[in-house]
Amino acid sequence: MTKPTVHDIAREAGVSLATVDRVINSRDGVRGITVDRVQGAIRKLGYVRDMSAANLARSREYTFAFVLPNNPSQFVGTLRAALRDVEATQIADRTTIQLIPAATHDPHALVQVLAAIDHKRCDGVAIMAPETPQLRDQVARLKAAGLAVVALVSDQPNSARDHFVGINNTAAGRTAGVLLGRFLPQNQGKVLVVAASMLARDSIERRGGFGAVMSSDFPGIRVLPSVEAHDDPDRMGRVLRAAFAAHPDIAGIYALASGNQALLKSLTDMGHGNDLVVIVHELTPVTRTALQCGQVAAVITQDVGHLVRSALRLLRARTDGQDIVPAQERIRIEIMLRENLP
Amino acid sequence: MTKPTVHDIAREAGVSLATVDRVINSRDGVRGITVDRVQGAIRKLGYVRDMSAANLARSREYTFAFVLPNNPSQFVGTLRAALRDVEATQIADRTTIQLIPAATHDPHALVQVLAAIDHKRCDGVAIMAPETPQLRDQVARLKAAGLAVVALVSDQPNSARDHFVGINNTAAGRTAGVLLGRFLPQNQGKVLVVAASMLARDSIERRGGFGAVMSSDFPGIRVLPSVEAHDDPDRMGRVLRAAFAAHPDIAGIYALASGNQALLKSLTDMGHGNDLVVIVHELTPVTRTALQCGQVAAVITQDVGHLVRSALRLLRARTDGQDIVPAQERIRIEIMLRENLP
DNA sequence: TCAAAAATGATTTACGTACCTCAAATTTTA
DNA sequence: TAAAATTTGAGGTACGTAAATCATTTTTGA
Repeated sequence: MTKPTVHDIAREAGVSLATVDRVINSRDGVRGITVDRVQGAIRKLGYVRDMSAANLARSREYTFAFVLPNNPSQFVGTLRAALRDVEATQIADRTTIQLIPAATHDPHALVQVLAAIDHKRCDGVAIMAPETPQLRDQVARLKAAGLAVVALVSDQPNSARDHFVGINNTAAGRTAGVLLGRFLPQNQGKVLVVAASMLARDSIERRGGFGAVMSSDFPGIRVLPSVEAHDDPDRMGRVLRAAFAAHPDIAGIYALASGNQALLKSLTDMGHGNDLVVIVHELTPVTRTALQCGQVAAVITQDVGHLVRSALRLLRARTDGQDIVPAQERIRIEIMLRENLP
Repeated sequence: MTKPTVHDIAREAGVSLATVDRVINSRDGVRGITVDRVQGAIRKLGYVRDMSAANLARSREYTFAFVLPNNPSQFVGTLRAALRDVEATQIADRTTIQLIPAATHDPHALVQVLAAIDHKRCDGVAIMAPETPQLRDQVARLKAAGLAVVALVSDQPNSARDHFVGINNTAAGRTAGVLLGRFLPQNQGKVLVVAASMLARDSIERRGGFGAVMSSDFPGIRVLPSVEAHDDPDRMGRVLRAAFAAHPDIAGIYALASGNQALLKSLTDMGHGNDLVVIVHELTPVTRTALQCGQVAAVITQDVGHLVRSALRLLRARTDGQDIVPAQERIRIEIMLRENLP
């Protein structure tokens, strides 16, 4: 009744342990007829390879680098925390994680950081950065050097990256749109879209999804031209004041990406407490507090734990040449209200 | 640069391998001062035990039973599917899962099923069933026999169960309430609450949270007395027709638990397409379709994959006498709209 | 201070798989 | 049919830890 081992397979198939090993690890030097016999025994006994024992015997060590923005964004902070957490889990078994902060908005600096990665020691890289021609070329070089590469949070679809790990940002924008539209009294009013910068692909896609839903489902809502603050708190205050001066009747705000701290502080300073319907992205200490006190109506977020675990699984599968379960790697778009905060 | 092993710890601490083993596995027969020295070496070298090697050496096998309702509920179906999926994962490494269908609504039958579990062979049980005095006593007997016991989906707080794996159902009811309230035009109208039966603890708690939010945040909404269908499709049609006859102006529906298929079919039959704001629980093929076609506005759900993985982690930790990371075991209340369907 | 008790060391086997070497058997080719 | 090539067998070591035995050292108590 105990689980069958390679020994059982060998006995059942009437071959030696070495031959079973050759078949299981698809080494050559085995006749087709013998391969069939062994695989028949494997099926008959319901053998499943003990992966922990296999990895132990292989004593394979993985090293992956995570290149994250070096700015003080709280979202990146939660990502870093998730990476630290996962190091204690069995997910990160036999893998070491290198956390590399980089000026991801500066293509030149980013390329330098990526070029400095030791191809001998590192098996793969996860990159969270906006797509640029320079990055695209560098990703191609990393791939050529045999590294696995995944894009994190923001996709680089035109690069040679192996996978994208993150949410469908168009759908996330649509989700924000539906919520904002339905939360606005009478489903109408003016809505301001606030962006850190419209360069990153995720912001563009969110804006697209949001706009599409607004124009198709909410004719009574007027989406004002997006304002950008470039992660500058002072600038955030100025553009907001200008927007409210031009449109005192703004009823809702959709913040596309980071910079929520400055946004929320400016709103408070301007005397806007809970009279606006505000929807932001990414659950962080700041947005959580704002959600709890009612200043923010909803937070669209992604589980950073899932992000890093999925990235690790994909990087490992790629370096081992194994295939993946796509359904397992789909990151969910989560909607957080005050009532369902974890 | 390679990861430290027990040998490195022994050398660093100037003790033998046996002593390191005694400290790591907290066996007795080691002086306090020596324990400190070994633990100092562990900290200094940053040693983390290789759990796969440890489990391999221990050759420990876990057997856990999952007792689930035997009714044809789609939610239970997704749970079963999640259990099958997890068997292929490293989460279920060295553990065999016994799936036991039972008439969980019949205390007598349920107790018989639980009593039939072989205490020698089984290390723990996950139970999804309403709380009854009979079940409470049987849980106590299981605990006395040394089994780990967790309550799944619906809690049994007055029993001796070790943990509850599932969402905070009061919070889930609150979440449903806020969404329904904000989605209703002008935040007002009549709302019908539909339950399979008000016996299960999860239904009661959801109803409580829902009602609390309604009375505190939405004075314009009138919550009609709950109707029960007891998982009977015909009865569902009858109670719905009666409710709509008495209140033709019902604007929203909140379905507390299972029986969504009958509910949605009855609504369609009565000519109610997308004119109502309908909020239901648990993402299943039926509710997914209803969400996609707009018949349902939102689905409050929990990730069944997380449920079973958490249950397995908790059962294993309990049988090993290890402690857990409570934050990791908190199941999230997920809000699904058409736009963020996975 | 000596015997008893407690602590520690040294060593071994085991877990299930990977991977290596070398010899032997079998098949294929000339 | 002999030589060459291929396939298979047998056996070993290794991975990092658990767990056991037994010998030896250190500590404790009277």
